[in-house]
Amino acid sequence: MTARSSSETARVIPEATVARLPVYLRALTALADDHIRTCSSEDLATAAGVNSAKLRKDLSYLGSYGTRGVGYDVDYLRYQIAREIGVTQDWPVVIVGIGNLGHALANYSGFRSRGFRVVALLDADPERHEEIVAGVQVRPFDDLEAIAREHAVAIGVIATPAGSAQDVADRMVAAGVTSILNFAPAVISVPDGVDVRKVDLSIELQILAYHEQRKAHEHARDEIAAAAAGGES
Amino acid sequence: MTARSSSETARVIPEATVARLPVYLRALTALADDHIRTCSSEDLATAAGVNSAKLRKDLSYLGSYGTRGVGYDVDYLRYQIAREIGVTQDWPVVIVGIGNLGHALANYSGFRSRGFRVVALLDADPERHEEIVAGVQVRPFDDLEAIAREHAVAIGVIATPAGSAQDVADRMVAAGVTSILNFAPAVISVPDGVDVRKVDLSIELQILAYHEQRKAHEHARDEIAAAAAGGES
DNA sequence: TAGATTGTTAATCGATTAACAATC
DNA sequence: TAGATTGTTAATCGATTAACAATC
Repeated sequence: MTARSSSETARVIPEATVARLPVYLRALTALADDHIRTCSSEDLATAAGVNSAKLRKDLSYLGSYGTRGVGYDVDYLRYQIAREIGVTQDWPVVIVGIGNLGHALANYSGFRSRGFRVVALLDADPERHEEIVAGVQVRPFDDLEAIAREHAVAIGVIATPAGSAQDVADRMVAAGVTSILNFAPAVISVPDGVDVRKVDLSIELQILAYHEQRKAHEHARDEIAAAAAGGES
Repeated sequence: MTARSSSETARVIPEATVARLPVYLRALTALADDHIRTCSSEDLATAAGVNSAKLRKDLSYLGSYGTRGVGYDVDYLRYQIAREIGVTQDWPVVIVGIGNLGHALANYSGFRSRGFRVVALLDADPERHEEIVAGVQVRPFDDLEAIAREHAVAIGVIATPAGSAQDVADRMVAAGVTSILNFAPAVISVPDGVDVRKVDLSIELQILAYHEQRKAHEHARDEIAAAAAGGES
Protein backbone atom coordinates (compact mmCIF):
# COMPACT_ATOMS: atom_id res chain seq x y z
CA MET A 1 0.00 0.00 0.00
CA THR A 2 2.61 2.56 1.10
CA ALA A 3 5.05 3.07 -1.76
CA ARG A 4 8.60 3.19 -0.49
CA SER A 5 10.39 6.33 -1.63
CA SER A 6 13.80 5.75 -3.12
CA SER A 7 15.35 8.94 -1.76
CA GLU A 8 15.43 7.60 1.80
CA THR A 9 18.02 4.85 1.71
CA ALA A 10 16.02 1.80 2.87
CA ARG A 11 15.64 3.02 6.44
CA VAL A 12 14.00 -0.07 7.89
CA ILE A 13 15.01 -0.65 11.49
CA PRO A 14 14.10 -4.14 12.74
CA GLU A 15 11.51 -4.17 15.50
CA ALA A 16 13.86 -5.94 17.93
CA THR A 17 16.37 -3.14 17.42
CA VAL A 18 13.75 -0.42 17.91
CA ALA A 19 12.84 -1.99 21.26
CA ARG A 20 16.46 -1.78 22.40
CA LEU A 21 17.21 1.79 21.33
CA PRO A 22 15.55 3.26 24.45
CA VAL A 23 17.69 0.96 26.57
CA TYR A 24 20.84 2.28 24.90
CA LEU A 25 19.57 5.81 25.35
CA ARG A 26 19.14 5.28 29.07
CA ALA A 27 22.56 3.65 29.40
CA LEU A 28 24.18 6.58 27.58
CA THR A 29 22.41 9.02 29.88
CA ALA A 30 23.79 7.12 32.88
CA LEU A 31 27.31 7.28 31.40
CA ALA A 32 26.93 11.02 30.71
CA ASP A 33 25.79 11.52 34.31
CA ASP A 34 29.04 9.89 35.39
CA HIS A 35 30.93 12.41 33.21
CA ILE A 36 32.08 9.72 30.80
CA ARG A 37 32.72 11.32 27.39
CA THR A 38 33.59 8.30 25.26
CA CYS A 39 32.72 4.63 25.40
CA SER A 40 33.39 1.48 23.41
CA SER A 41 30.64 -0.79 22.16
CA GLU A 42 31.77 -3.17 24.88
CA ASP A 43 31.28 -0.53 27.62
CA LEU A 44 27.87 0.49 26.36
CA ALA A 45 26.76 -3.10 25.83
CA THR A 46 27.64 -3.93 29.42
CA ALA A 47 25.73 -0.90 30.70
CA ALA A 48 22.71 -1.86 28.59
CA GLY A 49 22.86 -5.54 29.44
CA VAL A 50 23.32 -6.86 25.89
CA ASN A 51 26.22 -8.38 23.97
CA SER A 52 28.45 -6.01 22.07
CA ALA A 53 27.99 -7.60 18.65
CA LYS A 54 24.26 -7.05 18.94
CA LEU A 55 24.79 -3.46 20.03
CA ARG A 56 27.03 -2.68 17.05
CA LYS A 57 24.63 -4.35 14.67
CA ASP A 58 21.76 -2.32 16.14
CA LEU A 59 23.66 0.95 15.86
CA SER A 60 24.65 0.14 12.29
CA TYR A 61 20.99 0.52 11.28
CA LEU A 62 21.07 4.16 12.37
CA GLY A 63 24.27 5.06 10.60
CA SER A 64 27.95 5.18 11.34
CA TYR A 65 28.31 7.20 14.51
CA GLY A 66 31.41 5.61 16.03
CA THR A 67 35.13 5.96 15.39
CA ARG A 68 37.15 2.82 14.75
CA GLY A 69 39.87 2.33 17.30
CA VAL A 70 38.24 4.85 19.61
CA GLY A 71 34.57 4.17 20.28
CA TYR A 72 31.52 6.42 20.53
CA ASP A 73 31.16 9.99 21.75
CA VAL A 74 28.55 9.60 24.49
CA ASP A 75 26.68 12.86 23.94
CA TYR A 76 26.73 12.62 20.17
CA LEU A 77 25.45 9.04 20.09
CA ARG A 78 22.85 9.90 22.68
CA TYR A 79 21.54 12.70 20.54
CA GLN A 80 21.46 10.55 17.42
CA ILE A 81 19.49 7.80 19.14
CA ALA A 82 17.09 10.30 20.71
CA ARG A 83 16.53 11.83 17.28
CA GLU A 84 16.00 8.43 15.69
CA ILE A 85 13.44 7.43 18.32
CA GLY A 86 11.80 10.82 18.10
CA VAL A 87 12.19 11.97 21.68
CA THR A 88 14.05 15.16 20.92
CA GLN A 89 10.57 16.58 20.54
CA ASP A 90 7.88 16.40 23.25
CA TRP A 91 4.94 14.03 22.80
CA PRO A 92 1.63 14.99 24.40
CA VAL A 93 0.03 12.02 26.17
CA VAL A 94 -3.38 11.38 27.74
CA ILE A 95 -3.95 8.87 30.51
CA VAL A 96 -7.40 7.33 30.84
CA GLY A 97 -8.38 5.61 34.10
CA ILE A 98 -7.07 7.29 37.23
CA GLY A 99 -7.24 4.42 39.70
CA ASN A 100 -4.21 3.13 41.59
CA LEU A 101 -2.22 2.49 38.46
CA GLY A 102 -3.31 5.71 36.77
CA HIS A 103 -2.12 7.62 39.82
CA ALA A 104 1.23 5.90 39.69
CA LEU A 105 1.60 6.61 35.98
CA ALA A 106 0.58 10.25 36.35
CA ASN A 107 3.17 10.69 39.09
CA TYR A 108 5.88 8.92 37.16
CA SER A 109 8.69 11.44 36.93
CA GLY A 110 10.42 9.74 34.03
CA PHE A 111 7.76 11.05 31.65
CA ARG A 112 8.87 14.63 31.35
CA SER A 113 12.56 13.93 31.13
CA ARG A 114 12.11 11.35 28.41
CA GLY A 115 10.16 13.25 25.79
CA PHE A 116 6.59 12.96 27.04
CA ARG A 117 4.15 15.42 28.56
CA VAL A 118 0.91 14.40 30.26
CA VAL A 119 -1.66 16.86 28.92
CA ALA A 120 -4.72 15.26 30.51
CA LEU A 121 -5.95 12.72 33.03
CA LEU A 122 -9.39 11.35 32.24
CA ASP A 123 -11.78 9.20 34.21
CA ALA A 124 -15.39 8.18 33.66
CA ASP A 125 -16.18 8.38 37.39
CA PRO A 126 -17.50 11.88 38.33
CA GLU A 127 -16.27 11.33 41.91
CA ARG A 128 -12.73 11.66 40.63
CA HIS A 129 -13.21 14.90 38.70
CA GLU A 130 -12.42 17.04 41.72
CA GLU A 131 -9.09 15.43 42.19
CA ILE A 132 -5.75 16.91 41.21
CA VAL A 133 -3.05 14.33 40.50
CA ALA A 134 0.55 15.36 39.90
CA GLY A 135 -0.64 18.92 39.34
CA VAL A 136 -3.20 17.97 36.70
CA GLN A 137 -6.94 17.98 37.34
CA VAL A 138 -8.83 14.82 36.48
CA ARG A 139 -11.42 15.50 33.79
CA PRO A 140 -14.41 13.61 32.38
CA PHE A 141 -13.67 10.86 29.89
CA ASP A 142 -16.01 12.58 27.44
CA ASP A 143 -13.54 15.44 27.14
CA LEU A 144 -11.19 13.07 25.31
CA GLU A 145 -12.07 14.25 21.79
CA ALA A 146 -11.72 17.94 22.60
CA ILE A 147 -8.44 17.49 24.46
CA ALA A 148 -6.94 15.15 21.90
CA ARG A 149 -7.68 17.56 19.06
CA GLU A 150 -6.59 20.64 21.00
CA HIS A 151 -3.19 19.18 21.90
CA ALA A 152 -2.79 16.96 18.83
CA VAL A 153 -2.43 13.92 21.07
CA ALA A 154 -1.07 10.91 19.21
CA ILE A 155 -0.32 8.66 22.20
CA GLY A 156 -2.86 7.40 24.73
CA VAL A 157 -2.42 5.30 27.85
CA ILE A 158 -5.20 2.98 29.03
CA ALA A 159 -5.20 2.26 32.76
CA THR A 160 -8.85 1.30 33.17
CA PRO A 161 -10.33 -2.06 34.20
CA ALA A 162 -10.38 -4.72 31.46
CA GLY A 163 -14.07 -4.24 30.76
CA SER A 164 -13.67 -0.64 29.60
CA ALA A 165 -10.48 -1.04 27.62
CA GLN A 166 -11.97 -1.73 24.18
CA ASP A 167 -14.41 1.16 24.51
CA VAL A 168 -11.64 3.53 25.58
CA ALA A 169 -9.48 2.34 22.68
CA ASP A 170 -12.31 2.94 20.21
CA ARG A 171 -12.85 6.44 21.52
CA MET A 172 -9.14 7.17 21.44
CA VAL A 173 -8.88 6.06 17.84
CA ALA A 174 -11.93 8.16 16.94
CA ALA A 175 -10.19 11.13 18.57
CA GLY A 176 -7.14 10.69 16.37
CA VAL A 177 -4.86 8.73 18.72
CA THR A 178 -2.67 6.37 16.70
CA SER A 179 -0.51 4.79 19.41
CA ILE A 180 -1.87 3.14 22.54
CA LEU A 181 -0.13 1.78 25.59
CA ASN A 182 -2.54 -0.66 27.20
CA PHE A 183 -2.21 -1.58 30.88
CA ALA A 184 -5.67 -3.14 31.08
CA PRO A 185 -5.62 -6.94 31.19
CA ALA A 186 -7.55 -7.26 27.94
CA VAL A 187 -6.86 -7.75 24.26
CA ILE A 188 -7.98 -4.70 22.33
CA SER A 189 -8.45 -4.52 18.59
CA VAL A 190 -7.72 -1.41 16.60
CA PRO A 191 -7.70 -0.49 12.90
CA ASP A 192 -4.60 -0.82 10.74
CA GLY A 193 -2.19 2.01 11.26
CA VAL A 194 -2.78 2.17 15.00
CA ASP A 195 -0.02 0.72 17.18
CA VAL A 196 -0.79 -0.97 20.46
CA ARG A 197 1.67 -2.09 23.07
CA LYS A 198 0.60 -4.04 26.11
CA VAL A 199 1.97 -4.12 29.63
CA ASP A 200 0.53 -6.83 31.80
CA LEU A 201 1.66 -7.52 35.34
CA SER A 202 0.03 -10.88 35.78
CA ILE A 203 1.32 -12.16 32.46
CA GLU A 204 4.87 -11.22 33.44
CA LEU A 205 4.45 -13.01 36.75
CA GLN A 206 3.05 -16.08 35.05
CA ILE A 207 6.04 -16.25 32.72
CA LEU A 208 8.30 -16.17 35.77
CA ALA A 209 6.15 -18.81 37.46
CA TYR A 210 6.64 -21.12 34.48
CA HIS A 211 10.40 -20.86 34.77
CA GLU A 212 10.26 -21.26 38.54
CA GLN A 213 8.30 -24.43 38.14
CA ARG A 214 10.76 -25.75 35.60
CA LYS A 215 13.63 -25.05 37.98
CA ALA A 216 11.79 -26.91 40.74
CA HIS A 217 11.20 -29.90 38.47
CA GLU A 218 14.82 -29.92 37.42
CA HIS A 219 15.99 -29.95 41.03
CA ALA A 220 13.63 -32.79 41.83
CA ARG A 221 14.91 -34.73 38.82
CA ASP A 222 18.52 -34.12 39.78
CA GLU A 223 17.86 -35.36 43.27
CA ILE A 224 16.18 -38.50 42.03
CA ALA A 225 19.10 -39.08 39.68
CA ALA A 226 21.55 -38.58 42.55
CA ALA A 227 19.63 -40.97 44.77
CA ALA A 228 19.65 -43.60 42.05
CA ALA A 229 23.38 -43.07 41.52
CA GLY A 230 25.25 -45.89 39.83
CA GLY A 231 22.17 -47.09 37.93
CA GLU A 232 21.89 -48.04 34.29
CA SER A 233 23.76 -46.06 31.61
CA MET B 1 25.66 -28.69 32.79
CA THR B 2 22.15 -29.95 33.47
CA ALA B 3 21.86 -33.43 32.05
CA ARG B 4 18.55 -33.86 30.27
CA SER B 5 16.66 -36.88 31.57
CA SER B 6 15.33 -39.16 28.88
CA SER B 7 12.11 -40.05 30.71
CA GLU B 8 10.60 -36.59 30.13
CA THR B 9 9.96 -36.52 26.39
CA ALA B 10 11.97 -33.44 25.25
CA ARG B 11 9.69 -30.95 26.98
CA VAL B 12 11.26 -27.76 25.66
CA ILE B 13 8.69 -25.04 25.16
CA PRO B 14 10.03 -22.11 23.11
CA GLU B 15 10.25 -18.85 25.00
CA ALA B 16 7.90 -17.07 22.59
CA THR B 17 5.29 -19.76 23.27
CA VAL B 18 5.73 -19.51 27.04
CA ALA B 19 5.05 -15.77 26.83
CA ARG B 20 1.75 -16.43 25.04
CA LEU B 21 0.41 -19.19 27.28
CA PRO B 22 -0.85 -16.69 29.91
CA VAL B 23 -2.66 -14.83 27.12
CA TYR B 24 -4.43 -18.03 26.08
CA LEU B 25 -5.24 -18.74 29.71
CA ARG B 26 -6.90 -15.37 30.09
CA ALA B 27 -8.84 -15.76 26.83
CA LEU B 28 -10.09 -19.18 27.95
CA THR B 29 -11.20 -17.72 31.27
CA ALA B 30 -13.14 -15.05 29.41
CA LEU B 31 -14.81 -17.72 27.25
CA ALA B 32 -15.66 -19.80 30.33
CA ASP B 33 -17.18 -16.70 31.95
CA ASP B 34 -19.41 -16.42 28.90
CA HIS B 35 -20.49 -20.03 29.46
CA ILE B 36 -18.78 -21.23 26.30
CA ARG B 37 -17.89 -24.92 26.68
CA THR B 38 -16.03 -25.59 23.45
CA CYS B 39 -14.01 -23.49 21.05
CA SER B 40 -12.04 -23.95 17.86
CA SER B 41 -8.45 -22.80 17.48
CA GLU B 42 -9.88 -20.02 15.33
CA ASP B 43 -12.20 -18.83 18.13
CA LEU B 44 -9.49 -18.91 20.75
CA ALA B 45 -6.94 -17.28 18.47
CA THR B 46 -9.32 -14.40 17.83
CA ALA B 47 -9.97 -13.97 21.55
CA ALA B 48 -6.23 -13.99 22.24
CA GLY B 49 -5.34 -11.72 19.35
CA VAL B 50 -3.05 -14.14 17.51
CA ASN B 51 -3.32 -16.17 14.33
CA SER B 52 -4.75 -19.66 14.60
CA ALA B 53 -1.78 -21.48 13.09
CA LYS B 54 0.45 -19.98 15.75
CA LEU B 55 -2.02 -20.93 18.46
CA ARG B 56 -2.17 -24.56 17.32
CA LYS B 57 1.61 -24.75 17.05
CA ASP B 58 1.92 -23.31 20.57
CA LEU B 59 -0.58 -25.78 22.01
CA SER B 60 1.14 -28.66 20.25
CA TYR B 61 4.16 -28.15 22.55
CA LEU B 62 1.97 -28.96 25.55
CA GLY B 63 0.40 -32.07 24.13
CA SER B 64 -2.68 -33.03 22.17
CA TYR B 65 -5.59 -31.55 24.05
CA GLY B 66 -8.02 -30.88 21.19
CA THR B 67 -10.40 -33.06 19.20
CA ARG B 68 -10.15 -32.95 15.41
CA GLY B 69 -13.37 -31.82 13.80
CA VAL B 70 -14.59 -30.45 17.14
CA GLY B 71 -12.13 -28.11 18.84
CA TYR B 72 -11.05 -27.69 22.45
CA ASP B 73 -12.96 -28.17 25.69
CA VAL B 74 -12.57 -24.77 27.33
CA ASP B 75 -12.27 -25.92 30.95
CA TYR B 76 -10.00 -28.82 30.15
CA LEU B 77 -7.61 -26.77 28.04
CA ARG B 78 -7.64 -24.02 30.63
CA TYR B 79 -6.60 -26.47 33.33
CA GLN B 80 -3.85 -27.97 31.17
CA ILE B 81 -2.36 -24.56 30.40
CA ALA B 82 -2.60 -23.45 34.04
CA ARG B 83 -0.84 -26.64 35.07
CA GLU B 84 1.85 -26.17 32.44
CA ILE B 85 2.51 -22.58 33.54
CA GLY B 86 2.42 -23.62 37.17
CA VAL B 87 -0.43 -21.43 38.40
CA THR B 88 -2.58 -24.22 39.74
CA GLN B 89 -0.49 -23.74 42.85
CA ASP B 90 -0.10 -20.41 44.69
CA TRP B 91 3.18 -18.50 44.45
CA PRO B 92 4.18 -16.32 47.39
CA VAL B 93 5.47 -12.93 46.23
CA VAL B 94 7.20 -10.00 47.96
CA ILE B 95 7.00 -6.44 46.70
CA VAL B 96 9.86 -4.08 47.55
CA GLY B 97 9.34 -0.33 47.24
CA ILE B 98 5.92 0.89 48.28
CA GLY B 99 5.72 4.21 46.46
CA ASN B 100 3.02 5.06 43.95
CA LEU B 101 3.73 2.06 41.79
CA GLY B 102 4.19 -0.30 44.74
CA HIS B 103 0.79 0.79 46.03
CA ALA B 104 -0.80 0.10 42.68
CA LEU B 105 0.83 -3.32 42.47
CA ALA B 106 -0.15 -4.24 46.03
CA ASN B 107 -3.75 -3.31 45.28
CA TYR B 108 -3.82 -5.16 41.99
CA SER B 109 -6.68 -7.61 42.32
CA GLY B 110 -5.50 -9.87 39.51
CA PHE B 111 -2.79 -11.28 41.77
CA ARG B 112 -4.81 -13.59 43.94
CA SER B 113 -7.00 -14.93 41.18
CA ARG B 114 -4.04 -15.75 38.97
CA GLY B 115 -1.91 -17.90 41.23
CA PHE B 116 -0.03 -15.33 43.28
CA ARG B 117 -0.19 -14.23 46.89
CA VAL B 118 1.49 -11.10 48.22
CA VAL B 119 3.10 -12.22 51.48
CA ALA B 120 4.96 -9.00 52.24
CA LEU B 121 5.37 -5.36 51.31
CA LEU B 122 8.81 -3.97 52.12
CA ASP B 123 10.20 -0.46 52.11
CA ALA B 124 13.47 1.02 53.35
CA ASP B 125 11.77 4.22 54.52
CA PRO B 126 10.73 3.93 58.21
CA GLU B 127 7.99 6.54 57.59
CA ARG B 128 6.10 3.94 55.59
CA HIS B 129 6.27 1.15 58.15
CA GLU B 130 3.09 2.26 59.86
CA GLU B 131 1.13 1.99 56.69
CA ILE B 132 -1.25 -0.81 55.77
CA VAL B 133 -1.69 -1.30 52.02
CA ALA B 134 -4.28 -3.71 50.64
CA GLY B 135 -4.56 -5.26 54.10
CA VAL B 136 -0.84 -5.90 54.43
CA GLN B 137 1.41 -3.90 56.73
CA VAL B 138 4.52 -2.38 55.20
CA ARG B 139 7.64 -3.78 56.84
CA PRO B 140 11.34 -2.84 56.89
CA PHE B 141 13.39 -3.89 53.91
CA ASP B 142 15.77 -5.66 56.27
CA ASP B 143 13.05 -8.19 57.06
CA LEU B 144 13.43 -9.53 53.53
CA GLU B 145 15.62 -12.50 54.45
CA ALA B 146 13.40 -13.65 57.30
CA ILE B 147 10.20 -13.31 55.29
CA ALA B 148 11.60 -14.91 52.18
CA ARG B 149 12.79 -17.94 54.11
CA GLU B 150 9.65 -18.21 56.21
CA HIS B 151 7.33 -18.24 53.20
CA ALA B 152 9.74 -19.84 50.72
CA VAL B 153 9.41 -16.85 48.44
CA ALA B 154 10.75 -17.53 44.96
CA ILE B 155 9.40 -14.46 43.17
CA GLY B 156 10.21 -10.84 44.03
CA VAL B 157 8.94 -7.59 42.56
CA ILE B 158 11.15 -4.48 42.53
CA ALA B 159 9.26 -1.18 42.51
CA THR B 160 11.97 1.05 43.95
CA PRO B 161 13.75 3.97 42.30
CA ALA B 162 16.47 3.01 39.80
CA GLY B 163 19.28 3.73 42.23
CA SER B 164 18.22 1.03 44.69
CA ALA B 165 17.30 -1.66 42.19
CA GLN B 166 20.63 -3.48 42.02
CA ASP B 167 20.98 -3.53 45.79
CA VAL B 168 17.46 -4.86 46.22
CA ALA B 169 18.11 -7.51 43.58
CA ASP B 170 21.30 -8.60 45.34
CA ARG B 171 19.50 -8.91 48.65
CA MET B 172 16.65 -10.81 47.05
CA VAL B 173 19.03 -13.29 45.46
CA ALA B 174 20.83 -13.71 48.79
CA ALA B 175 17.46 -14.43 50.38
CA GLY B 176 16.76 -17.23 47.91
CA VAL B 177 14.59 -15.41 45.38
CA THR B 178 15.19 -16.86 41.90
CA SER B 179 12.75 -14.86 39.78
CA ILE B 180 12.55 -11.07 39.73
CA LEU B 181 10.08 -8.74 38.08
CA ASN B 182 11.82 -5.38 37.80
CA PHE B 183 9.80 -2.18 37.42
CA ALA B 184 12.75 0.09 38.24
CA PRO B 185 14.20 1.85 35.19
CA ALA B 186 17.59 0.20 35.59
CA VAL B 187 19.46 -2.79 34.24
CA ILE B 188 20.13 -5.24 37.05
CA SER B 189 22.57 -8.11 36.91
CA VAL B 190 21.97 -11.40 38.65
CA PRO B 191 23.74 -14.76 38.84
CA ASP B 192 22.97 -17.58 36.41
CA GLY B 193 19.82 -19.42 37.33
CA VAL B 194 17.98 -16.27 38.37
CA ASP B 195 15.34 -15.02 35.91
CA VAL B 196 14.67 -11.32 35.52
CA ARG B 197 11.85 -9.74 33.58
CA LYS B 198 11.64 -6.02 33.11
CA VAL B 199 8.63 -3.74 32.76
CA ASP B 200 9.48 -0.20 31.77
CA LEU B 201 6.88 2.46 31.10
CA SER B 202 9.13 4.97 29.42
CA ILE B 203 10.69 2.39 27.15
CA GLU B 204 7.25 1.31 25.98
CA LEU B 205 6.32 4.91 25.28
CA GLN B 206 9.55 5.50 23.40
CA ILE B 207 8.90 2.51 21.17
CA LEU B 208 5.48 3.99 20.37
CA ALA B 209 7.06 7.39 19.77
CA TYR B 210 9.41 5.86 17.20
CA HIS B 211 6.50 4.43 15.25
CA GLU B 212 4.54 7.68 15.56
CA GLN B 213 7.45 9.58 14.13
CA ARG B 214 7.74 7.14 11.26
CA LYS B 215 4.04 7.55 10.48
CA ALA B 216 4.48 11.32 10.49
CA HIS B 217 7.43 11.06 8.12
CA GLU B 218 5.51 8.78 5.83
CA HIS B 219 2.60 11.19 5.66
CA ALA B 220 4.95 14.03 4.87
CA ARG B 221 6.61 11.97 2.15
CA ASP B 222 3.27 10.98 0.66
CA GLU B 223 2.21 14.61 0.55
CA ILE B 224 5.40 15.68 -1.15
CA ALA B 225 4.97 12.86 -3.64
CA ALA B 226 1.36 13.90 -4.26
CA ALA B 227 2.39 17.53 -4.75
CA ALA B 228 5.06 16.50 -7.23
CA ALA B 229 2.56 14.29 -9.08
CA GLY B 230 3.41 13.43 -12.68
CA GLY B 231 7.15 13.60 -12.09
CA GLU B 232 9.84 11.19 -13.24
CA SER B 233 9.30 7.42 -13.11
C1' DT C 1 53.50 1.87 12.56
C1' DA C 2 51.02 -0.96 16.16
C1' DG C 3 46.98 -1.41 18.82
C1' DA C 4 42.25 -0.84 19.29
C1' DT C 5 37.68 -0.92 17.96
C1' DT C 6 34.12 -0.23 14.61
C1' DG C 7 30.88 -1.73 10.94
C1' DT C 8 29.70 -5.70 8.19
C1' DT C 9 29.54 -10.36 6.63
C1' DA C 10 27.86 -14.83 6.90
C1' DA C 11 26.51 -18.64 9.50
C1' DT C 12 23.22 -20.17 12.88
C1' DC C 13 19.36 -20.20 15.47
C1' DG C 14 14.56 -19.48 16.61
C1' DA C 15 9.81 -17.91 15.40
C1' DT C 16 6.04 -17.48 12.16
C1' DT C 17 2.93 -19.07 8.81
C1' DA C 18 0.46 -21.55 5.12
C1' DA C 19 -0.89 -25.75 3.78
C1' DC C 20 -2.60 -30.26 4.42
C1' DA C 21 -2.78 -35.09 6.00
C1' DA C 22 -4.79 -37.24 9.91
C1' DT C 23 -8.88 -38.04 12.19
C1' DC C 24 -12.94 -36.91 14.91
C1' DT D 1 -19.98 -40.99 4.81
C1' DA D 2 -19.19 -35.79 4.51
C1' DG D 3 -17.73 -31.82 6.90
C1' DA D 4 -14.92 -29.78 10.22
C1' DT D 5 -10.90 -28.95 12.62
C1' DT D 6 -6.71 -30.47 14.76
C1' DG D 7 -1.69 -31.42 14.90
C1' DT D 8 2.36 -31.33 12.02
C1' DT D 9 5.29 -30.44 8.18
C1' DA D 10 8.12 -27.53 5.63
C1' DA D 11 9.10 -23.20 3.79
C1' DT D 12 10.02 -18.48 5.00
C1' DC D 13 11.22 -14.85 7.64
C1' DG D 14 13.64 -12.31 11.20
C1' DA D 15 17.06 -12.07 15.05
C1' DT D 16 21.44 -13.32 17.11
C1' DT D 17 26.23 -14.00 17.16
C1' DA D 18 31.12 -14.81 16.07
C1' DA D 19 34.53 -13.46 13.30
C1' DC D 20 37.18 -10.23 10.81
C1' DA D 21 38.35 -6.73 7.31
C1' DA D 22 38.33 -1.84 7.38
C1' DT D 23 40.20 2.00 9.47
C1' DC D 24 41.02 5.31 13.14
